[in-house]
Amino acid sequence: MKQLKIFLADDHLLIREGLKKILAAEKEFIVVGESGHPDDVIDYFNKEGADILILDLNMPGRSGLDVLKHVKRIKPETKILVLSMYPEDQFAERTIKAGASGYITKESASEELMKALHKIAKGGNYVSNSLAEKLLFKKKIVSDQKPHEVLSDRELQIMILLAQGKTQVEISDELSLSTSTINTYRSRILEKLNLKSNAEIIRYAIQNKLI
Amino acid sequence: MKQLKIFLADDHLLIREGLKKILAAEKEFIVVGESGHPDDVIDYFNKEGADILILDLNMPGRSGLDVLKHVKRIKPETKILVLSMYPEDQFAERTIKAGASGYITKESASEELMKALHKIAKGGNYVSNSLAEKLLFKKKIVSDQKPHEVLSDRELQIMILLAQGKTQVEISDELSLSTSTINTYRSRILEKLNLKSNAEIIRYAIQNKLI
DNA sequence: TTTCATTGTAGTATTTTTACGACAGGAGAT
DNA sequence: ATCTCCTGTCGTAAAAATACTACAATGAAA
Repeated sequence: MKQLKIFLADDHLLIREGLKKILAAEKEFIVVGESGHPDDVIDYFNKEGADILILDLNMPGRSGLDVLKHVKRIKPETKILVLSMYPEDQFAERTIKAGASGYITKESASEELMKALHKIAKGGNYVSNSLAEKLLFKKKIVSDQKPHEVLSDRELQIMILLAQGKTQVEISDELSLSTSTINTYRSRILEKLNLKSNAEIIRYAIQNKLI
Repeated sequence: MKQLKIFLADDHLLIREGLKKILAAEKEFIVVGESGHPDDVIDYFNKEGADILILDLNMPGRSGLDVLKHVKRIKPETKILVLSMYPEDQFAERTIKAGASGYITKESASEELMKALHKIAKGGNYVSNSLAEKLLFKKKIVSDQKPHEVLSDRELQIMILLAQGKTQVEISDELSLSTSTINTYRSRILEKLNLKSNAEIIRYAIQNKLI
């Protein structure tokens, strides 16, 4: 049987090690690389590539979503399983739209991880039942859309960084953008969400469990 | 050799499973229980108890710190190793004060986890080198009073206004003081509470129900 | 009683943030 | 095809925040 090459992207070493041990139980999977840095992930996929990328969304700097899109662009055949800390509904939809094959949270059991992996290995998609329900339900009831869902990906990314208390300068460095650019995103976020200051951004983010 | 009973408290199942696999490598340790819910942890220690509690601070509801104190009260002989997502030295200090025997982050390697476990199993304490340094440089804060209780009245007043998102200019107008004055209070607040930005002030204030 | 930390207050010099305007590329609508 | 909105990007000028330094009054400690 051909082994499937898996790359682990998660910024917590302890978690990567745990995942490796879990994956080691099945001979079908072999971990060929791992890293906690977005850039490493991109580097690796530029050069080597793997069958499956297990990707944590919460890496520092460049957002997980960015990495996802990048990998999908340079190696479209890569299957990506997103592993997030956040309760499903916040990000799941965006990641699926961006090309992920599956989305599970760190609250999942390892059986669920395996199920998801097997499914996407065969070319399928995997989302938890509860998430699937929510997504279906949402199509119909547009009304209870959270305000921040109208933000573009970039805007949401900036919003979260701002909410974490990063300064514009830090963010612009991290993303290699001009501070003006960050500032423009900020303005748009304030406008779209009808907020007035970073303080309100933080409170909004805390209330909506974005951070 | 007597095995040491370990209880795992972390709200991410996947992480608990990873930890179990890692711990399984050493016969000295045996995982006797696990849970992602603070209340379960407390229940367990009310009834059974274990030698070591590996505790994630970021559990939902009742804070990890709460759990820590509770367990220490009902079973003071329990050794507690705190496993946090946050690099924040802020938390570290409080957890140690609250009775934890060690503090490591999820960025640690599993070797570090083992080192920490062995050390505290023998009755020692473990903090990472970098953290130890930081703690040395910091001045002592008295017992278990809330950090913000060391603020002077004026400082607390300013802190609350800042936490509400008021700008220095607004505050100085409101109080008929120079913005410089407000700024000085702010600096002192940051120093006393060991915070670094307004964002942290806001989070601190929300967490401590100051606003 | 001298010393020393704490508090309330402010000025100055830099950095940062902010408001605003600008522009190009893509997607949808007409 | 053309128009228009949205997105991603940036620059500039003005406003605000920040890091320092400073100093007097109070009060506690030695």
